[in-house]
Amino acid sequence: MSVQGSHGHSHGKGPQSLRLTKGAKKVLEVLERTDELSSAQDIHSALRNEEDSPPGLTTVYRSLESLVQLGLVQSVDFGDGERRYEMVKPGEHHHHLVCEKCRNSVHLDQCLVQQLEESIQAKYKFEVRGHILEIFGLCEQCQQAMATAGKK
Amino acid sequence: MSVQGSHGHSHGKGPQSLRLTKGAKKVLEVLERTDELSSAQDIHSALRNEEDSPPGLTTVYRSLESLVQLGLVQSVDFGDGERRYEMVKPGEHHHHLVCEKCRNSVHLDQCLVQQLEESIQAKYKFEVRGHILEIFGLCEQCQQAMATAGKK
DNA sequence: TTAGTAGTGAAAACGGTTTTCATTTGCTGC
DNA sequence: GCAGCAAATGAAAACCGTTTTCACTACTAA
Ligand SMILES: [Mn+2]
Ligand SMILES: [Mn+2]
Ligand SMILES: [Zn+2]
Ligand SMILES: [Zn+2]
Repeated sequence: MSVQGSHGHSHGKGPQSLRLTKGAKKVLEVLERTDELSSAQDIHSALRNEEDSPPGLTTVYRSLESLVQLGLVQSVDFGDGERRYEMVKPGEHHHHLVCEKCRNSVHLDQCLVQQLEESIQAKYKFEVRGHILEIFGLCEQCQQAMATAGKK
Repeated sequence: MSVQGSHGHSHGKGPQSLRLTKGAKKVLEVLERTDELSSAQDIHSALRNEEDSPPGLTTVYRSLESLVQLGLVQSVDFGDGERRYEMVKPGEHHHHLVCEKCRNSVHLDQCLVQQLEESIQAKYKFEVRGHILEIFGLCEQCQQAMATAGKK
């Protein structure tokens, strides 16, 4: 659970439908065929380039909301104000190593926080329900590139 | 990280001066006297309530930027679109357990990621430079409150 | 004083996201 | 087929934290 609702300021409103609407299916299709993280707008413009009557941006957002609730998609927060999405194994989640230079990211295979939940629960009596964790730095290639060129 | 002297030239754009300007000092004062995380606007309105000529919101943002660069303040991202700030021991940082109900947060005393850096570096050849980590859930009080009342 | 530089703030711009609301779709039972 | 209804949709507007712009003020050095 890469937690936490959308862009803050909206307490109102209830969830979305938890069905795969027509729009949601199209959104899912886009996510199905990329390993990369995609923003809502990425998805929207991908659809505009291939569908004859693509869903509007609003529908993309709504679809993503349901897909996340269904556990088919996770939303990832790099703290840059743009939320990104990707398919996950149903109900699972993972975190990333994000290269600050080339912006590629490694999908970690296990959650580093889950293993800590127990001890957090024990030590702080805190019931963990979700978390944000993303790690930034330089991938191997970029380290080398910067070593040969002048540091940056 | 470019440092800079009292009167420098380096401009470029982005970063701010790394001096404690008048405005930055006021911002720091506000942060000094609370354990809570404060948003830029929190700080701004605190200053408006006590200063006769308080710094503008723009200056608050700029001050926070320098204070963060100086390592005196950390910015914390809960993924809700509003960045929060708090004083830290110079150069250090920490993470939080954030109660989703009462919104209070526990300041963790050690960083869970730093201890993993070495193994990440070894396994992925990834040079860790930073990370986001915040944990959400229910604090002890809120767990009890919800146990007595109807679940939520 | 006189430059030149750094700091400031009001207002406007920005940009991702959410709301609004009128319209369209997809059903249900006739 | 045809009402009648609820869910889904999308264009446009609103939202809101943050950043940019730009004119102005306060310092500082000579
Ligand atoms: Mn991933
Ligand atoms: Mn803290
Ligand atoms: Zn995790
Ligand atoms: Zn840390």
